[in-house]
Amino acid sequence: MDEYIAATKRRSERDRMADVKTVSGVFTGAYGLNPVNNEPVPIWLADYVLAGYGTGAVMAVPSGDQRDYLFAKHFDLPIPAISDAQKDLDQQADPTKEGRYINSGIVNGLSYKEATATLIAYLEDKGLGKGKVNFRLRDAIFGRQRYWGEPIPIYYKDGTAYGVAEADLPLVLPEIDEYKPTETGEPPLGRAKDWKYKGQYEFELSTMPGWAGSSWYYLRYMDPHNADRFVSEEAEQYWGQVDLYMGGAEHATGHLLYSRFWYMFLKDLGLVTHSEPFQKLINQGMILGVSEKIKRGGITTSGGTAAASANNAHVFTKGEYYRHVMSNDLIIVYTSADVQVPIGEVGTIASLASTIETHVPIQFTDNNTMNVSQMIDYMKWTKEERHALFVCENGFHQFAFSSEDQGYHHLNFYTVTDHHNEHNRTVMLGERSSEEASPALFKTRPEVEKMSKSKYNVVNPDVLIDKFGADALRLYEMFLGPLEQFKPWNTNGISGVATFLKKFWRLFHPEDGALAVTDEPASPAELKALHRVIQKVAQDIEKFSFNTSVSTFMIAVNELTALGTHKRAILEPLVILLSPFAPHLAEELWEELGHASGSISQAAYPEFREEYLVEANVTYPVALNGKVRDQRQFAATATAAEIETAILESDFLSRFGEGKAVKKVVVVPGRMVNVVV
RNA sequence: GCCAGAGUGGUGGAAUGGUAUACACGAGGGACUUAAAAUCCCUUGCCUUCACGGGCUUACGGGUUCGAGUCCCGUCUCUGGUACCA
Repeated sequence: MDEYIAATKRRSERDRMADVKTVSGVFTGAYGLNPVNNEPVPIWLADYVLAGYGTGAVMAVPSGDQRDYLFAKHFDLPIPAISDAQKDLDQQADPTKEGRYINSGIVNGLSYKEATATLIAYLEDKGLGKGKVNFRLRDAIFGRQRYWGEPIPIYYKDGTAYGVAEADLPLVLPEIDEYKPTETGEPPLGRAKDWKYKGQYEFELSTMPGWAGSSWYYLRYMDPHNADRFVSEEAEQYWGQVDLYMGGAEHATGHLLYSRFWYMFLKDLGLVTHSEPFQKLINQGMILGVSEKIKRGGITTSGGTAAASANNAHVFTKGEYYRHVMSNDLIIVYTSADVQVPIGEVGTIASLASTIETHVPIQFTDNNTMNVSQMIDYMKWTKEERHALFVCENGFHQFAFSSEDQGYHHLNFYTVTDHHNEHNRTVMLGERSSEEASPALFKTRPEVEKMSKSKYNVVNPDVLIDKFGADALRLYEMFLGPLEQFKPWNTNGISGVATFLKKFWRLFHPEDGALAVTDEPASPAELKALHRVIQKVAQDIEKFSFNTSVSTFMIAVNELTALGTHKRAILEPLVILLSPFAPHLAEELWEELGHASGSISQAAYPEFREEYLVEANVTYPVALNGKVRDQRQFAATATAAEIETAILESDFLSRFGEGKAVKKVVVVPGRMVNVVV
């Protein structure tokens, strides 16, 4: 044992983690007693168990853990199955948590979860142990090697760190001459002159990260001028929790986590009173980019031995009276995303070159395709200055690079007519296409990824704002879908909301651009359209369901356009409703409507009046056994019994009833009717 | 593995247990125009039928219910979080 320990000590933890093949260990000669069934368990020393795991002896489960398995095999220890779902135990360990326990005493027949609970209860019952949940904070390095950030109140005395005395807090950032590291590589705080604790001890030179301060600042907002405490008890009681915390994915795991941690710490100190800092959390989704990818490879057409000639291939193009070998050493071959490339198979395009996938900047593509001029733009951008082939389904485009004018020239499209082997090289024969031969589309492969400069899929909002306006962009972001979902950006769709805004504008300015809003009283149909919006938008805002609000506005504007509405009684409330969604447009219209002073954001919110939505008649879908067969109109005031009678007396049963006896009629007033036969 | 969330047309998506596919994009057809832009109209889940119509469809399989995208059980897949966890 001593020998083994000495040998193991010589190896670092890193060595032992990396070395998974060598199994070593030694039996101590001792046994532990299993507290549940009192069976003796042999105790071994092994070096694959790392000190960081657990605090005492570590149980081995050779059938469930591969390291334990190898260990047991090596020393010929028993490998009992513990679950009826384990498979191939003669080959390897099976860590499944499925199935029911076997060979396991009191937990036999139980699932993993049941067994856990049973064992904890048993051990607690016998006074042998206690159940405990361990919480863990995410590992994070708290110190930052930069200037801006709260200095960490730690000083060093004889190489040991001490906390600054409470009376000496707060520690204030010292002035420095430049916000850069020192020449010796210390953080910027190392530049501060005479910055020492009590004039003699070095301070910690890193500062706190951004979320140190931002993990509690919301509390300070409750009582910003209080010089005695970060927030008074009264202010804390008055404001309570933050109503809504909205942040992205990074915030959720970083900032939010620390905010909660710090809040609970403050609660333990008795300084705040709620269990959580935030009442509601919304994790807004990220808008993703759509990248465009193509396959790219290179081939050589000349150049000595087969081995030196990359990928062992040649390209020839064949004209009517001649054979043309492209003369450049290297040709770049781009392959359309829809062309299959089984690498290495002789006689296919693929055998020309092994390919990699590469991003094409999205501005060189259009609906996942590239045309000839976009191909040229792309090649100018890559600056490879080589001849190039763009292979699509029925052939390939040939481009020549001219070093004279540094330009790319589209020579021809070649229909692929043949592939064969020639001098041990794969040869692709192309026929110069006739005028009317149409090349297949050169496709790019779209893929949804994070927007990133390196993926060339970034959509710049400035460009969209220039083209469609800030309101359209804002509205479209809302319209894309639920706030919390990740979704790909698709610029095409923005035209829909832009059209909607134009239509909205035209309700106010129908003909020649002049405001033409009338003071006529509104019709019932117009009032209904308006009040449906008031009701729906109010409900949607409560649910943060902005996409459905935008739809509701679209429906209303389509209806009002059809009705030819230009009435103030409808449009003025409508523009107030729209103002949080399209603020610029709304402010503009508000002013035009005669509210020269004051913002629309101060206007009274329109009041919902149910009575405008009430209809005299309701059209009921009438279903037979749940399947809708007909529509029938009834007065809105009709009772369920009246409707049932009317349906049974009508021709509904003779038309759809298939001669069967009626078992039941379900009438949901205002909704639908279901006849059960 | 565990925890959480999701799966509906070509696409983004809608739907208090009550007419699934609203709204929008895209696509197709048409009007206006010398032309384009802009605008407007029609069609557009799938299968079947000349048509009228009929059948099918919310990842898959069951269940509850007069009625299920929605509730319950199981399966699969995807996404995120987490763990070299014995």
